[in-house]
Amino acid sequence: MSNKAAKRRKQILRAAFQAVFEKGFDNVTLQDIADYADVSKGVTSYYFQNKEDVFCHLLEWVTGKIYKNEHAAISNEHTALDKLRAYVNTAFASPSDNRKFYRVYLEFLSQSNHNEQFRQINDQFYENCWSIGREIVQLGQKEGTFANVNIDKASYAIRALIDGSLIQWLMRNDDELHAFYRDNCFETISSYLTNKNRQNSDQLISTSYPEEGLIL
Amino acid sequence: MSNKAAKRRKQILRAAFQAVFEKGFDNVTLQDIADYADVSKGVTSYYFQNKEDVFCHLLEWVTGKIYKNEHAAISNEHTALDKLRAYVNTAFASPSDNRKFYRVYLEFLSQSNHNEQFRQINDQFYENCWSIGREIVQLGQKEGTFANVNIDKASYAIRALIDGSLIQWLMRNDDELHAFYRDNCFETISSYLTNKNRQNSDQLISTSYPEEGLIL
Amino acid sequence: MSNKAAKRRKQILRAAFQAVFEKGFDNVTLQDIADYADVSKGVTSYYFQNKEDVFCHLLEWVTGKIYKNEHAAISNEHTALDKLRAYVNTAFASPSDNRKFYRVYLEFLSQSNHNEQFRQINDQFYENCWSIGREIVQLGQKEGTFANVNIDKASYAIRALIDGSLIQWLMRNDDELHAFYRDNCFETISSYLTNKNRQNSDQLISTSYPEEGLIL
Amino acid sequence: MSNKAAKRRKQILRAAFQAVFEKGFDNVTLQDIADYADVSKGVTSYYFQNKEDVFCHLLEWVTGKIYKNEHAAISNEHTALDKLRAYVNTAFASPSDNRKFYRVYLEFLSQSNHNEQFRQINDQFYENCWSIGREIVQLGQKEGTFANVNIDKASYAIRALIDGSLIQWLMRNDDELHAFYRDNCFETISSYLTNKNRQNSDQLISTSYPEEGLIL
DNA sequence: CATGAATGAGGCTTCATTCAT
DNA sequence: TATGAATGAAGCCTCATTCAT
Repeated sequence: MSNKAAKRRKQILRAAFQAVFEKGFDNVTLQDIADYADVSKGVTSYYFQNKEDVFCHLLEWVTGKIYKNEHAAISNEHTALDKLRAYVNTAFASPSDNRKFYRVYLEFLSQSNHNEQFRQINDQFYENCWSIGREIVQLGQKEGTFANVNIDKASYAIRALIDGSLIQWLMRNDDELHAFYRDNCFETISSYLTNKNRQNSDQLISTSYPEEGLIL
Repeated sequence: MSNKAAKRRKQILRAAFQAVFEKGFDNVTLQDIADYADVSKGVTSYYFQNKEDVFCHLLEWVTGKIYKNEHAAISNEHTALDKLRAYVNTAFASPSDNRKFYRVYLEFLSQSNHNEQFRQINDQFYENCWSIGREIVQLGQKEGTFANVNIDKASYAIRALIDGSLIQWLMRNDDELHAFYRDNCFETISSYLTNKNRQNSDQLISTSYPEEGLIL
Repeated sequence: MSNKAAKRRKQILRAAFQAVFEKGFDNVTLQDIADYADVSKGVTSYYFQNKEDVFCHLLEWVTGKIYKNEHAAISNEHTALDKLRAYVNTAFASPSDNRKFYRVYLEFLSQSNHNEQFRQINDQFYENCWSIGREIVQLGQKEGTFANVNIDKASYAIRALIDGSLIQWLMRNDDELHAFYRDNCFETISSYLTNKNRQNSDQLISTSYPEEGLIL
Repeated sequence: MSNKAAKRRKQILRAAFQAVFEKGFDNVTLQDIADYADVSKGVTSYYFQNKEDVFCHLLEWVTGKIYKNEHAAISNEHTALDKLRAYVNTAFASPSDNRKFYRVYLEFLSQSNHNEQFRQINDQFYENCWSIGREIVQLGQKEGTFANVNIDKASYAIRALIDGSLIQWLMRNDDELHAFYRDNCFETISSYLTNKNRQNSDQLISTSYPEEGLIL
């Protein structure tokens, strides 16, 4: 792909991101994207197979960006707690950035349930996020700072709390709460990771679920 | 509204739920809903103002149902930890129920960013969920089981972890992991709530964010 | 038809008239008519074959009413000029009445071009109106008040001017102009009828028209 | 707007005119227009905001055309009576043209009562028509040919009689009567304008109307 | 007689995609 | 490469009509 083509594609992806952010995944038209990119309507079709192709590349690009940013942040720190703090702080970059990313990310998560490609891209993103968590927990345990939790479980929980917190913050639509959620997220994780008095139960209790459709 | 009308509306909401679950919010047509409800095309428009009205009532109904179910579950228990366990277990009702609800719920969360009514209904749902969390934490602190965490913060974090865990579980699309996520969620919360060695920092550090748009 | 049925039909026609007046012919729904008549939706279909049938009877009823009213008015007068004045004054009954009638009448005239039944009903209305004109002109000529114009031509022109004036008045949408148009209409007609210095040319000049579609 | 676009729009307007003429305003579908224009269904929406926008432009175009034609006709004549004759003859262009225009025009007049834009376009058309009448009457009075009637009143009456006559002719649906109506219209107007024995009553008699709804 | 629930046809509109220029 | 005109599929919604109660 020529250099110019790559530039055009990036230009279109940025426009698509902005369009999804402002209008929502299913309300975005190719015309919208063209408008935001300041190009004509045919260009998008020229550089991407179709609309879905645009969104696949968009999801890939944006989750990759998020991961790289978070990864870079923890690389600059040396203790587990500092890395954890850096991880959370970077995940909670700013109200503006978080609103942009999580709005769009939520749209993609919804779509993933009906779109295998989106799901795979998100799987990769999850893997990346978990690897950050694992690195931090591993270091913390080596340091003796953290309790002896299962590393995978901890990394899942860390990302779950980060995502869950930012989604909750997003839905509350109040920028003032951003730092509050960020700090609460960090405190909750660190408190959990440093609790050495846990009654560890790694064994999985086999569960029998009630019949289907009990609730809804 | 007559009894029969109420029944019809419920029938349509169930159909809409199923339709959103299977096809995704924006792919659902009124014809789909009619098909799932086994009625003719015009019926949905007869009982609801328009498509959006259907979805508003659907969101209200389904989140109400979830809340009532969770609320009932903790009412049957008496210690804080039992209530917490009941809360988490009920939130993680079953793979089938969770997949149904969270797929649909994710769609609504996405839409909420562009739909004030959805947002308000979700606000109410959040309030309800937090009230459950508050009740549990308060009891745990009275019992001396839980550490002296800020009750609101804890209730936010509890719901964030539940939602975050179930969303992550949903995206991984592996029913086998359901019990694992459920138990991990419970352990993480209880470990966090029972850690009495925390360095509590309720003060909010004023934060200066970097310029807008640094990352994306 | 039973007395009650006749009453119901009249009730529906009144409602239909009001509905057409307010919403326009093609925007009127059977539900509208039912609402104005304060009956349920099925009633209209019960008393009339279908929507068009309602409108046929409505047109018949309303033009009949207008004619009877005008006919009665001139019967009370004895000189040609008094009759003419009465005719015009009754045709220009009041801003409110004229607005109601001519709005609805215009709708019917439009429809008549695509609806043979409407056309026939209007033909009858025209006949009735012309007969009034003829009666007045005949008397005026017997009195010596009016010039020796062709009676048919005069009666056509009289009605054309009345309708043309009231339509123009209606379109200008200014009640203040009502008396002005009424008086202007009367003066124009009487001036025309009393002009005895005309160069009468009853012979019809055969006309050759340009090819079709020259203008539009 | 490019030249080609303007051509396309004109093409669509012609098609819309034909469609309204044949099917009536409210029976015309965008598909009809597309069919008459021999283009695909989406084209009309491409060149006009929506259906109403098409009709607004259509009304503007067609009334403008009629006015220009009439205005050109009287410019070629030099005496008041010749101009008047030209005015009437041009207004009564031909059975075919008149049927086309007045059918469509009637539809628009009906709609105007529920559509402010149509009303405004017709207001402009009226102004234009009246200006023709005023020019003729003014000249006739300067010449001494016409009586000393109020110029505005005369110009209103002239157009009212032209429109009223052509509507009556249209409703009678008999092309043979066209020349008859045309000549009767001219004779009536000229007879009225040349009657110098009128009892002029420019003063407006204040009128008290009966209560509302007496008749209908 | 009267009601109003239910049906399903049909119109307006939006928009992804194609393709001639 | 880039444009934007053109196509036509598809969805929402309205509503005349039917019919069981």
